[in-house]
Amino acid sequence: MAQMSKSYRHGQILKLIRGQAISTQEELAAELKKTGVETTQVTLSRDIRELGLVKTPDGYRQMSRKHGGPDLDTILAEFLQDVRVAQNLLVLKTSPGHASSLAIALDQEEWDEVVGTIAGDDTVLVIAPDAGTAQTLHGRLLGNLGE
Amino acid sequence: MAQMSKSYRHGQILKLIRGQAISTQEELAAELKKTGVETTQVTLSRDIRELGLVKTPDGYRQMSRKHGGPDLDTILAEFLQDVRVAQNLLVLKTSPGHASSLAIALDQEEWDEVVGTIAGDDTVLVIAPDAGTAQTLHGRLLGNLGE
DNA sequence: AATTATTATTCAGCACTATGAATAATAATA
DNA sequence: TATTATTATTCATAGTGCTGAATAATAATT
Repeated sequence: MAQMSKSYRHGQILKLIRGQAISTQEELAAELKKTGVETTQVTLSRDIRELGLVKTPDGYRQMSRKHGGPDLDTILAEFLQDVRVAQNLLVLKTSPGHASSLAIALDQEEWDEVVGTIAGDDTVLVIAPDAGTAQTLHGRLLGNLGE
Repeated sequence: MAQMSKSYRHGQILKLIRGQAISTQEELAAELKKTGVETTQVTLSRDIRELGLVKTPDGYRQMSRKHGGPDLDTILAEFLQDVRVAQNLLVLKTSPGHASSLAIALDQEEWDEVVGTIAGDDTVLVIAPDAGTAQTLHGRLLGNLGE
């Protein structure tokens, strides 16, 4: 049992720092090893930055609500199957069951052009302030895919 | 606008074959080009196999409900953050908003050991027939991660 | 059966992600 | 200030996913 995924490691890091005071990256590496996750200080330095952890007198803590999921580009590439515009709305289609993953990834970008999203099973409704902005969003989403 | 994601291309393929009779992979390539997706017969041959399309007198059709999303290993690697067992239940934690993606990926595997799943925001409840099987599943899920 | 059309597969290459060794930079301690 | 501890960054590498050119295999047509 050598390697675990980055996501799983992040989950275990958060779990550990919530339960105990861990003050150094090597200490964290040792605690992670106990959960079956083997990694080095280098990787943990990166993880800590990605998770937005800060060092307090009580050890590492999560200050922001940084969620640690994949970024929007990754999610778009993996799940987005169609984009249609209807006035100030965009209808995004995903592979079945994956709409909420896409919606949350989009929400977390906090684009000004997105008023809100509603996710179903394979459809995300994206609300834009107006039709023109909806068109802009259409281009932007597909543009992300094309790069 | 050179390349689109595989997922988007799959979405456009399904959309095209639902709307018209397309009988050859080169014809499909030409129609895809009109939607902004440039690709070759080689890639489409692969896509057609992955999507489980069959050739009918009316062109390519989708016969099975093959969903075309990422496979379970990919989803586990990306989203799974913790696994806990409680009797015949497993509680899977994901990064927020991604529980249903994980649940659907698991459902699609159709493991005998999984009676059913319930997905929330960041938690998937997996129901096993008994506590022993729940333990087996625990090992299997983490084993997938470790390979 | 020969030819052409279509599809599937092999091989090569590229891009991207993730990780660790080594080291640089920074912080803490004496 | 010197030393030690801790963290961040650079460089290199491995693995994975994906794609297309070339070609092999198969199917359809003449």
